Amino acid sequence: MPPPTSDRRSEILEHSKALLRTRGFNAFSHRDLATLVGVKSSSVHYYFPSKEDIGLALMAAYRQEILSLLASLEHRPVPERLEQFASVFASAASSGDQWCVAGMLASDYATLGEDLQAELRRFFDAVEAWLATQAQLIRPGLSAPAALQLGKASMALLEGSLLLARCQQEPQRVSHAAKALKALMGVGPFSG
Amino acid sequence: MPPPTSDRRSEILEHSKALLRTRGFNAFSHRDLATLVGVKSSSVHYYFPSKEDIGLALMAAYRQEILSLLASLEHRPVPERLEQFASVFASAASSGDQWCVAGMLASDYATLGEDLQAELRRFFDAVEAWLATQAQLIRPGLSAPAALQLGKASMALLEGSLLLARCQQEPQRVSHAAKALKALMGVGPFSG
DNA sequence: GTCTATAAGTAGATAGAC
DNA sequence: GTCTATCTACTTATAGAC
Repeated sequence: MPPPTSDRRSEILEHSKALLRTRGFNAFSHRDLATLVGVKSSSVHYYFPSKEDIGLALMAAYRQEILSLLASLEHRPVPERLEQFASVFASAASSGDQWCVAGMLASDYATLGEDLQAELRRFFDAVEAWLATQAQLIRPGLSAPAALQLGKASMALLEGSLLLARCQQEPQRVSHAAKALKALMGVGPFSG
Repeated sequence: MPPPTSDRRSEILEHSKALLRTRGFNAFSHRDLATLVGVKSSSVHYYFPSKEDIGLALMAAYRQEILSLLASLEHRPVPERLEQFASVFASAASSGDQWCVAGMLASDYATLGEDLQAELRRFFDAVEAWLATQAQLIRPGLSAPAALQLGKASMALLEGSLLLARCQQEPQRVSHAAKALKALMGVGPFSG
């Protein structure tokens, strides 16, 4: 296994993240990364033997990043938690031409290896469970299945908004979606 | 220009559509298509000189298909229109491993040529405008900008649901999203 | 009009140099 | 431990055969 804290490795990962988020998993190569950091493409294979390894490393870091954020919101009021969560997507949209790591990988789902597919599913399961919990805190009468559906719809709304914000060059779509998210969560006859 | 009504051309387009929807624009090639229809990859270049041409043909057909559907709903009640529209996405999800043409191309946006990017934007503009019109029919007091925001959020919800339905292997997500769509459209304090 | 031979460049990966 | 020479297969595209 390559050194987990190598500077070069981190540098490659950073570039991988940017390329994944702008172009997609199937539209960048070891060669692109090699050019960016100034080595030969085969050097990149030392740090990441297969392309799947790059995807797995990116997802592991992203999962850590997002779940840490959610954990850090524990002592905030629920509406603020949702705002903070949505702001992660809003800041991704503000970068102009980037989607989020998980959303982009989800779009490339059919071309990923089994391990990466499983990691991606686990990520969405965790985030949607968290959203379901927030929904139940807002509306205590909500059944667990209904809350989970609400969590899934919320995630879909945010991912879709970021996708279209990028395509339509309207970063503000994501913050508008955050408002729609609260509308979905807080009110209306949403029945499981 | 190649013959617009060639059988071979249509056959290639059909396979292109399926490959685009499952794998994405950057994960299939003229070669894949050639194998599927039983010719050499260079033959496919006769019908579609560049890959961008395949994307443009797919979008043109898809745009036609969806806008025709929307037009055909003119004499139906508004809630039924929304159901019919959502059912397009639901049937895409039921195919198991496919996203929709426009959603997938949106995910590959940064790698597309300018013409295809423009075509994609025009498509979403048209559909979202239609959704905004439906929103104003349901809620006559809604301002035009607020209605448009609602249309954009609705589209985001459906695209995101289909993306995640595919990834999480839960086709029913899209029909659940259709319910959430009506909740968004029909009720709640959604303010621009 | 339809299709193929051919080619320049790229993707992903291996074996091995330093 | 770090990196490169090298390889096979693939991608896109052109020129030209039938």
